[in-house]
Amino acid sequence: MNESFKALADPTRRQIIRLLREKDRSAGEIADYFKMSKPSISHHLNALKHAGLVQDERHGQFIMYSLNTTVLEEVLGWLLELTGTGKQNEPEVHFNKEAEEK
Amino acid sequence: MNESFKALADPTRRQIIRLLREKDRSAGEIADYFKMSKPSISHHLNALKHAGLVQDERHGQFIMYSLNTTVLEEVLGWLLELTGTGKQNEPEVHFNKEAEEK
DNA sequence: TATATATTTAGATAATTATTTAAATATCGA
DNA sequence: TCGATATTTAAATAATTATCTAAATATATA
Repeated sequence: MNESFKALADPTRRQIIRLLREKDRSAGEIADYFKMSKPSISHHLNALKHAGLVQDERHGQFIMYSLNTTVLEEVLGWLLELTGTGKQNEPEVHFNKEAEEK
Repeated sequence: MNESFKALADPTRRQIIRLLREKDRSAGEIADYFKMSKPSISHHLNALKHAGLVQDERHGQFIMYSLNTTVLEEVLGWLLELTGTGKQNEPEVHFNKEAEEK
């Protein structure tokens, strides 16, 4: 969850996500949309993959990336819980100084 | 928008948001929930404020913080656009190498 | 098999962000 | 007005992240 939020915190990575929403694309095809070097894009793709936001699969020479909307929906869920209709003063948040977010 | 995502990328700041969802709280009250120093919490509160996610208002000695759900809903909107039902291959994303995210 | 293409990994550096202690500012209440 | 409380700002440092070039790996194809 923390990884997802961190991955979404970068504008390049958010643009990559939008590109992948349209269709699956190879690493090089993605890189062509940016002025950044290919290794940098590779690094961003890795961050997205590590967060579970995208998946990759080799097809011959190419490595195709695709979006994993499941994780995006988890993030969405977290936000909905906050803005969420109704439950305005309902579910108490309980954590102590040691507590970590799941 | 970028500021919002960056603000949400930190677990301490997300916990602060959850605390403020319950009710408005003073800076000190918020700081008591964490083992971090007060200046650090002040810094995080500033990041949230800068992103427009929270507002502050002085009440005598205390400075009360409250949640601004409007900005959270904008973030929510961004995510909904991606996971969004229906419009699967509809709105083309068009940006060039110079383009900045609004 | 040698060469070209696609992509990642390594290593270095620059930039950003988080954190702390100490000091400054503001308000309250005796 | 003075001392206590609440909070922020400043300055320094540590930790993390982003970026680049060069090198390594994997696959395709002539």
